Amino acid sequence: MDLQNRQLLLLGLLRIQTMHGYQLNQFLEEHLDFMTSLKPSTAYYTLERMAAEGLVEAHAEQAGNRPTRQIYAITPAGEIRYRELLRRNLASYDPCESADDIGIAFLADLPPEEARQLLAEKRALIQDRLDKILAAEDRVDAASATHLSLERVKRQHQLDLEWLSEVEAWLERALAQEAEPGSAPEP
Amino acid sequence: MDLQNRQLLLLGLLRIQTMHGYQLNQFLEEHLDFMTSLKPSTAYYTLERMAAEGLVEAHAEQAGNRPTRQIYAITPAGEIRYRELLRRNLASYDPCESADDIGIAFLADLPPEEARQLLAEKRALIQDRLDKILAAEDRVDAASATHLSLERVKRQHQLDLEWLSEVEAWLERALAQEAEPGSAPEP
DNA sequence: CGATTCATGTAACGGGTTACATGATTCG
DNA sequence: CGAATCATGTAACCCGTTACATGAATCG
Repeated sequence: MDLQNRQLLLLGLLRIQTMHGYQLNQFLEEHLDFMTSLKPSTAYYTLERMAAEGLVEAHAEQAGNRPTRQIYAITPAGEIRYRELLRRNLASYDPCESADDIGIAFLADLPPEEARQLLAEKRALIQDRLDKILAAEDRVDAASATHLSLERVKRQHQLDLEWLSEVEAWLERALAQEAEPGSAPEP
Repeated sequence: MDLQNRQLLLLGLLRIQTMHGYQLNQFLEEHLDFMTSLKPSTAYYTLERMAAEGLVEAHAEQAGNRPTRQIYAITPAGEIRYRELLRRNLASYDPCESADDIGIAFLADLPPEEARQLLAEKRALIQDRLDKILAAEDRVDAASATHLSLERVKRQHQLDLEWLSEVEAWLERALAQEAEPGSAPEP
């Protein structure tokens, strides 16, 4: 995720409610883990940057004897920036290329039996994530826009599983053809 | 795309045929444009690195009065590395998060009418890419593993289009509700 | 003749991740 | 009491992209 979308995300969350960095990171990990991989350090850094740009305002707060924390609030300039970033995001399309494509393109370079086992591992990983997404789905208001995003991610995983089945079918055919000479062709 | 997958990709191509950098870049742009966004400079750099590691061997060649070019060939060490990388790739899953999800999650923050227009732009971009992918599909041997990768990318785009339709439907509902007070809820 | 293609690089930049540091606090 | 949580940062590092440079060759 690039700087712009990190800013969009953080501004969007701060628009709902002022928060401190830790709180934001918690929220990200709890509710948006499957949509973004924004790391705590990066979030803190982005918040500082935005504070320097005047997009957010920080004010220190002490709760009991806990470490001082910076409460961030979006500024009017931040609101404007937020709109800009949101418009840009909605009007664009990021193709989001998968590393999986590269491996599969060279699938014929491994013995089919070995390939099958490796793909089984991949399948398990996808299934695992999908299960977590399905669980998360229950915790999101079905009428909210966030639900739409989650829905996309869910379908993405379902698609990958379906597609993987076809890859496996392709492998089966390759395995069957192994009996007779003449192996699978290349790019 | 990270270093490992770049290496996997380049090694896989060099395994088929020895090539010079420019030739590789041409091939990438012509045949694998939709699957990877490996830039020329990065490809050259990766090749040098792999040469230093002994994964590939370069030897200079002069064709006519053209600039000298480095022909790269995969080495036995490279073959071993290739297998490793391929295994790792096949057994793993990279979730490939989309920036689109972030924007959509905040969809309710824009006037529905404006959002609709922006999403129309997004749709056009996806459709455009899909058309190019469909055209590219005809040029790929349907029995090859590369075809499987392309198939995934194609479905990815189709999914995004379908999903976008649902987002639009959601917007229509929001627009309809605009008449009566009570706006769309937030994450 | 001017523009594009061939073919390779380099230098600089910003960007993001990892790993680590800190220090108090609450929980088991 | 030791471990995890709260809360924030920093420093180092690699990494990838952009932009630019070069210089001959061919195409229109």
